[in-house]
Amino acid sequence: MSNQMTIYDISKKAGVSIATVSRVLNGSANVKPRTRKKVMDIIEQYGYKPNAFARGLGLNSMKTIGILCADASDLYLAKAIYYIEQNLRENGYHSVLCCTGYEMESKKSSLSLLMSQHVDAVVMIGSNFIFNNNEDNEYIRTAASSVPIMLLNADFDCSNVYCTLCDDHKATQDSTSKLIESGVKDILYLYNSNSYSGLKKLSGYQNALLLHDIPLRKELMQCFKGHHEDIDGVKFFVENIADNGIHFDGIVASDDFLAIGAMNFARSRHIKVPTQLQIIGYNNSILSHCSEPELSSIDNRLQDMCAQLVRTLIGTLTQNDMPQKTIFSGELIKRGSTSF
Amino acid sequence: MSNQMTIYDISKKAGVSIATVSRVLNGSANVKPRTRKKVMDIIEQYGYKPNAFARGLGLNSMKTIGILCADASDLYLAKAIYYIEQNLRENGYHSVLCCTGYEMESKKSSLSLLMSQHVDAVVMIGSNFIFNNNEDNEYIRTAASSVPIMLLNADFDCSNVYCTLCDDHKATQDSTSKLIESGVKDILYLYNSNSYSGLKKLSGYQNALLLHDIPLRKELMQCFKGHHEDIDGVKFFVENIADNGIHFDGIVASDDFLAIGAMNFARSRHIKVPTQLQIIGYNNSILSHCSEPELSSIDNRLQDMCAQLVRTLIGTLTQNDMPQKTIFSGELIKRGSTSF
DNA sequence: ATGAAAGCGCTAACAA
DNA sequence: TTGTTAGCGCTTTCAT
Repeated sequence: MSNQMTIYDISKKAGVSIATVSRVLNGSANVKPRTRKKVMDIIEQYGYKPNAFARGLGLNSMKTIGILCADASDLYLAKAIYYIEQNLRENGYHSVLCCTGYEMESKKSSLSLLMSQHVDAVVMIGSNFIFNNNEDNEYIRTAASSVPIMLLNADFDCSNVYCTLCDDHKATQDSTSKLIESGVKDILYLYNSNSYSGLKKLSGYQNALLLHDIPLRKELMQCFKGHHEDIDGVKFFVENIADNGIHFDGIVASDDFLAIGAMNFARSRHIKVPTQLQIIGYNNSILSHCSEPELSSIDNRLQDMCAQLVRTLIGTLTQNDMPQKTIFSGELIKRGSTSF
Repeated sequence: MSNQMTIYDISKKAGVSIATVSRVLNGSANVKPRTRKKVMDIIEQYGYKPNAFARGLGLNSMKTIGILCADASDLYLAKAIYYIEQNLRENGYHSVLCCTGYEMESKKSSLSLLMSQHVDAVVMIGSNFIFNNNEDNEYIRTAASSVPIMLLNADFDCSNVYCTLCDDHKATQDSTSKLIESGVKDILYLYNSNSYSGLKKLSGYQNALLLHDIPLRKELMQCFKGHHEDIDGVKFFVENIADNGIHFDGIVASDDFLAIGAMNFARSRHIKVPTQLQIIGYNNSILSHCSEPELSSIDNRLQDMCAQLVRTLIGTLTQNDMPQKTIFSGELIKRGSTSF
């Protein structure tokens, strides 16, 4: 019953007009304290809650943010969702989640679905929402013309689009360099995505080699195309590389699950980590704790990024001018799989 | 601009009334095909999208389901969210996600937050939303009086509350029994939660022992109180148990991360798995693939449960009578950490 | 400081 | 088959 109360009921019980009730509801200054108290008392007594739809209609907002991500069950993306939702809720916003999968059409239709729900803004988690063919990114520009778009881990120039990212290029380059300087010569680079940040990591690896006068070798840059949970598949993949006579004494991976797969390869071949083979993962996820030795992994400060992203979002929503790009630097968390 | 169009604009351009536009929008049968086409053309031409708020106001629904879970970054919960959101979207529903954390007050306030958003139903993921003190569950009964509540992995008797769960008791009992029958005598049970399903698993373990005339020993039932990512903490925890002179040659864990921690304990102590120590995890998560040997783990059919949950939900929302309880049986996925 | 009343864009009952 | 119109519950001018 408390649920069904309207502003009219409250106004009647309180002996005021609906406008006055609305005012106390919205914290308007123009209400006599006595009146305010009277109304508040009735509201509490009956547990009245304003109807969110009607309010949405009037204000054209239900304080709701759309969150787009390819796959909420991915370790990294799941964390991002968690942090972002939390920060949003602390700021009084709800989160509508939409998992798009990895296909382009599905991403586009998911975004327009969210737009038709009149979300106040959209957060896109992961660089795979930006396509290499720039025409394919029109769907973002279109959406950005009506609400702010926040990108996590992606870089995209467009007004009303705000990017929060980690300098994956530099982080990968620095870590690879350290590996080289510790005496490793043949570094296998394992990756699984050609997204923006995927390419950035790759070029970081390449740059490190070039800086140390080590020629790039195609056979040392291998792309695993399986599912992000198929650790066993990664193990076979690496075994296969080794069986093709390709030698490596160091591995840099663009994701922890690749690194763990490599770790299992090493164990099955009785290759000692880190003495005979050093391995570096990416994301500093729970996976980096489950191997023995534990995995050195690049942390890209996800929690900080998410907090900053929401801060920027709230800023733009409240009319402040906000920087369009915020860049964090990642850092290598050293554990037992490296020896420097 | 296409965004700002209203049903009035469309009706004018099409030379019909708003009612007719509304009818074609909602697929009413009572529209002459010619008229329908005329209206559709205008709608497409201008890219008109009905205002979700106004529609919500009229229908008292925005086709939105609230999803409550303690922590979206938990491996298991993240998967559940993923599956449920997907199934909901396929049925034309949006998902509002709310991560509550593990405190009671926060759970209660999160639920009322969702209710005030007028969600059409609420999905609660995880048995930790049911409290042992039954009075504390009043918040669910209250909510259930206005919308259907769907519980995943929890058991709660209340009208308009629907439960989809796995028989964790039986699954744990069966797996423990197999372990016993393979010759293991001292089985350590590792758990980390006293939630409904946590207790069910524990009693499954206990039952298996009793069935085999093995006395229960308190020191063999150990509750780890750390964070669900603290695999290292688990390792120390188990080391500590062993150092206290407690002998065990088998471990059943209520979650894979506990089992992996135990696995790392074994490696650090040079205890051979599975010859000297057999280990069984729970959830069949990605963690069960990252150890060497791989972890045997109980699969509780999350994907099936989520699909069924949504099916039931859609059923209740469309006025069909639906069963209040659906129970799946889990099964042990055998891998290298057991030898039967 | 307060009230009256005009929307907001849509649905659905009722008329035609 | 189509149109008219009365809500849905709230916000927000505009008077008072």
